Amino acid sequence: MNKIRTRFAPSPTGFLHIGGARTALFNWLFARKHQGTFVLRIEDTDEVRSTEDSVQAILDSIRWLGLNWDEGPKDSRLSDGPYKPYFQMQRLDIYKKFLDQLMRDGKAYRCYCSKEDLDEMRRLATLEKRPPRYDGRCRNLSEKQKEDYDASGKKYSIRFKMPDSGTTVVDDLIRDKVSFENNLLQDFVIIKTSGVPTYNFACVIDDHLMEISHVIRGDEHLSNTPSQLKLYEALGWTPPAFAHLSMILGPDGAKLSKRHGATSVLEYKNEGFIPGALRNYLALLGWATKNSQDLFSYDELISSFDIEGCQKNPATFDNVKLTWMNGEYIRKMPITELVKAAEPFLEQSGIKPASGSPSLESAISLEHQKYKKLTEIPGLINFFYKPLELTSQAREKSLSNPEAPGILEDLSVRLEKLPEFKEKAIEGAVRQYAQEKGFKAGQVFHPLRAAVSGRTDGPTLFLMLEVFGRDEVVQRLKESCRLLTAGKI
RNA sequence: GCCCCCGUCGUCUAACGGUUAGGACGCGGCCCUUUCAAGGCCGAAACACGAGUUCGAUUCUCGUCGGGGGCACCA
Repeated sequence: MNKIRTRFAPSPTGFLHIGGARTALFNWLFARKHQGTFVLRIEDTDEVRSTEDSVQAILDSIRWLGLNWDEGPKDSRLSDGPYKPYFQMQRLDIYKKFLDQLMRDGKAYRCYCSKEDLDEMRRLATLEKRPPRYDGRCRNLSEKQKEDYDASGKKYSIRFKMPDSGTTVVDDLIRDKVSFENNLLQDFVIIKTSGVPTYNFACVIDDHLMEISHVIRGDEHLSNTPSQLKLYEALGWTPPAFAHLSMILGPDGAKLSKRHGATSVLEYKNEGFIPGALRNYLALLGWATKNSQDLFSYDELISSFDIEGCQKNPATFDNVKLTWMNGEYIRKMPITELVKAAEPFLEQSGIKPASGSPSLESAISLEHQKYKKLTEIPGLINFFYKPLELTSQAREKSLSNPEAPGILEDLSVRLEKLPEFKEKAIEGAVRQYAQEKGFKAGQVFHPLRAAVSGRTDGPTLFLMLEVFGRDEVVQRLKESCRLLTAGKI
């Protein structure tokens, strides 16, 4: 059996977006599943729009998602392990070689048409309701004409000679056989006047040279495939297997784009999503198992993935489900890992435990089951790390009872004297107090929570008090009590 | 305009001629509970439409409608 080799080939003209990430993920999963090789190739042949920032953003995104690639140009292995990706602009001499071959075989030709010529051609075609397609006027220029053009310094591009008749069938792993009429295909440009190859040309050469066995890519490339197939044929190569993934749509059914909110992978990182959760969710966009499983462990996802489960119809991106899934992942994280993941977000909101204040670990673990995104953590634990501040809800709902000051006063005395300041002991003391005074549990619990945390919601009460520590609890009870009796609340 | 793809709950999807059309998110209810969550149970919610083929169509064929993609010296 031939070795499975896949690739992700983004063009560095912007950030890595959700659709690209999904394509990368599927290629990565397929390679991993079959113990194959996953290649990263930067298609930077758009000299105008490619940027170094985009390259960096794409690499950062892919690394963050954990989609490590296995190979790079010779001697490109960095000292710390990973390879550099392939860059097409560093392979121009390679493309040149195959261009020469096509020219020699008479399968490609120089085209001296200017941009204006082509625009005019398109304009007329549209006007006459013909397909806007290059008419092949430079196909059979005489040597004399070429010499004249060259002498006048006219620039040329190189076009590939497309057969005029017949059909080309794309045998797609997801869509089965899709056929295209050759006469609708055009003599497409393979080398721009700048001498740089176009996508369709460089892509074919690289996929062949890199021995890519499966080209898994977005649906938008399906219509490029017949042209590429003709190139494989002209070069005498066997094409790889193709699998065209359905698109990812926004909530309104249009192609997912910026106006639908976050589309860049790095934005999701900044919004507090976990790489594993995003991988898991993305995998479900256009792929499913026979039993519609939706939560997968790292290994499970790899072993379950297959092309057969890939969907033909487009999928709508659902932030709500992603968020739920992220919560699932957070809940499964060991607490130390969670604290580490939350660090950048805590730092951002200025949470830094002082000596004597609860550890981040104990504070965060109190509501481990509540976080759906890492960004929510600071807001849910910050009351441990800042001076007491009563929300209006706390004031109106939990502390408005005229009995409240007395209760808080009594509790501060009792808790101060409590031999062991642990969850169970605290609960015992508080319940006992309520019973002695003839209060219902809630009548005591609610003011207690509000007086100490300042809020009406929050972690389980007595564990929260334990985490706060006796001194802080007593002090806060007294403070609240003072505020209440002074009528400041 | 031309070419191509697609069409199951609101969303992601299972089903591969015969099912009470299943699961998940979300939504509603109940339970648990000191709050908010989490968890458990229950519920509402879909085969785009029309012709065929067939004893029988969500499933196969054709058409209609609807959505998407492509038609660059961008990838």
